[in-house]
Amino acid sequence: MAKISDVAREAGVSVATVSRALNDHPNVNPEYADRVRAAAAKLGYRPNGIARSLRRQSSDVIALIISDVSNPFFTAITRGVEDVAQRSGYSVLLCNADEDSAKEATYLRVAEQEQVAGVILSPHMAGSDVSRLRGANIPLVVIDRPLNEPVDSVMVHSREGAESATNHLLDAGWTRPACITGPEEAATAQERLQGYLEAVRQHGNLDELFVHAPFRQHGGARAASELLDAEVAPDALFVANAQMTLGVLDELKRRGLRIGRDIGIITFDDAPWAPFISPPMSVVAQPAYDIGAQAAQLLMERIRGTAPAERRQLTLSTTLIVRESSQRSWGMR
Amino acid sequence: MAKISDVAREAGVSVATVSRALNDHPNVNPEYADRVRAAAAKLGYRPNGIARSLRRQSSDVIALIISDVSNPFFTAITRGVEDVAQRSGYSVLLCNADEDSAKEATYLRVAEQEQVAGVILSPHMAGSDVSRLRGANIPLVVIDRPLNEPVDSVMVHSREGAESATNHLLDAGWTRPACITGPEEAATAQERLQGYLEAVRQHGNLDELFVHAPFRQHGGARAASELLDAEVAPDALFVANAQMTLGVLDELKRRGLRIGRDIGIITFDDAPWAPFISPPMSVVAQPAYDIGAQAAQLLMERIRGTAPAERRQLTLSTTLIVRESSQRSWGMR
DNA sequence: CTGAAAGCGCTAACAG
DNA sequence: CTGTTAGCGCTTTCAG
Repeated sequence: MAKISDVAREAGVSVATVSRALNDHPNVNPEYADRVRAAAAKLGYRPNGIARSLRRQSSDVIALIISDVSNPFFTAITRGVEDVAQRSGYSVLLCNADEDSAKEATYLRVAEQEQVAGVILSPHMAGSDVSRLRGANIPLVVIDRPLNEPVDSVMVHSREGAESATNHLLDAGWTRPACITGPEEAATAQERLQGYLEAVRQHGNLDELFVHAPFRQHGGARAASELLDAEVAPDALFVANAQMTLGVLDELKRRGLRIGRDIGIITFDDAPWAPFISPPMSVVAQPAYDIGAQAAQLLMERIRGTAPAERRQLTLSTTLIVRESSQRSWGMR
Repeated sequence: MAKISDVAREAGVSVATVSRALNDHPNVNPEYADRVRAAAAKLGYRPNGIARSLRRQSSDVIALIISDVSNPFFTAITRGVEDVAQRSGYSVLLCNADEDSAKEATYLRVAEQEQVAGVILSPHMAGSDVSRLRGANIPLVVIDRPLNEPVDSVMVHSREGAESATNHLLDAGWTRPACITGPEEAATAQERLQGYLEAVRQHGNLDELFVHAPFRQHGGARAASELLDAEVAPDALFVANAQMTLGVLDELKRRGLRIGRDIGIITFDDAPWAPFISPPMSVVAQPAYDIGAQAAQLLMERIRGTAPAERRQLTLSTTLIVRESSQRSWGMR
């Protein structure tokens, strides 16, 4: 690999001039600059990012650490992050924490050791340890799930979304809605459960039916199974994410339960497949792309130092999309 | 951030000894080693990965550059890669080339500049330029789509899969199968089309109906629309990936065409939602997790230098999973 | 077995 | 405006 000194020799100037020319510094003789560029092109020179980062104490990549790469919600966020980061000249390195604190810690360490310019994280737990990032002075913005400490963040009004979903189920005529939510340590799981509980309580004398499970397909299947086996089984389900819903669908199918007749269902997240299952799935859509875009925007401002000192917390709203899975087909009973 | 010299001072030894102790070098006084570890822990020392990489001329992260992060096929591959990389002590940085040669080139450059230990790439085109990687001596293994030059690779028998899918459609009684495939520059698109064509030709006097479109939801929708608007419309569809299929479903719905009655359909890739749409989708499943795991395995061997000199090309097989979308419901016509 | 010292490739003072 | 030079933090000869 050609290095900067090779280019300097080829162009007949000093390494400093090469560095300045290639980094578009204001005061450099245009003729030299041309010679440098020509020499660099001829040798196929590429700056060594490692050396540059070591010297500058920062790089032009950011890390996006998400909870689950196979969840469409997070990949939609990814696109939002990428679009704005790219526009600012940053590359984004995606890290899949896989709903696992240990992996998350590993990637946080990698981010620190690789001196990324900033990180966007959906923390596995509110207690996730980001102290090293602070220590290394790496800007952080948190998405989807809150952290115990003050930090820039982009969240969504999960509780409200859950409440409106549950109310919608009740309005549609279902009488025993249950909630399948994520693990207890996940704040989003708690909020969505809270939304459900509030709706149910406001309605008066309704059982509070809910179960916690991993935010995964198998989690949804297990939870549905548990609920359906109970003495007082629900006649409608509010599911806290799309991955779980796939598992729920599996379980419903296994039991021969017909959605819209035997059971109603509505889920968080407007997965790409939601309109195409049978019957089409009603959902509480999160503005995933925007979450990513806004988070990246905040991060860019922090990196550039143009952000105000105080922490900024954005909270975006969900939108209820009623399709058919949550409707009750009276005539067909 | 504490640096190695701080630890050295704290432990009362030289930086060289700290380095050796922390990197488990064979010959270091156990007592010193303990003191070093204690000092490191006390100061919360973390080695600076950048500096280490600069000196060692390599790091312990690998880059996985995929074509589309929102395609479940690629996220499944990701899990395979992560599992084996992690087992070998490597972290994987995921890069979303987004079916875009420019973005791919950017990430290839980042990989080079960041001196990753190796890269796994699903090339956007056979002509993707990986010469800089070679120049920088960074091992590469290619997945899903071939490259013009010789390189370690893990592919799948796309042509055979496509052929069996098309034959299955024909066996099921459909008489005018068409193929919706990816863009012409994508080798996988070509292979799947070839498989379709072969099946159709073997069958004798059948029209060859196909259209190229982007490997995306909107691409599938557009292609379906085009095919369905033709004078000789198909009565069955073989679609080259799951993303496109979502678009096809959309278009079919818009036109009120009933799958299994008005039209048959089978797709590449066993997306998580495939069993749950109506009717359940027949698919040609690719061993995505294995592709990732095998590729990572090859890469690890190259990185360690334990791989044989010659290039290794693995080609995995698909499996046909017949559900209902490809079956013809005679009785219901 | 340990320490001193030489860089890895680059950028940023600083001096000219 | 340009060149010389001192590091960024770490690993690894090379002496001792």
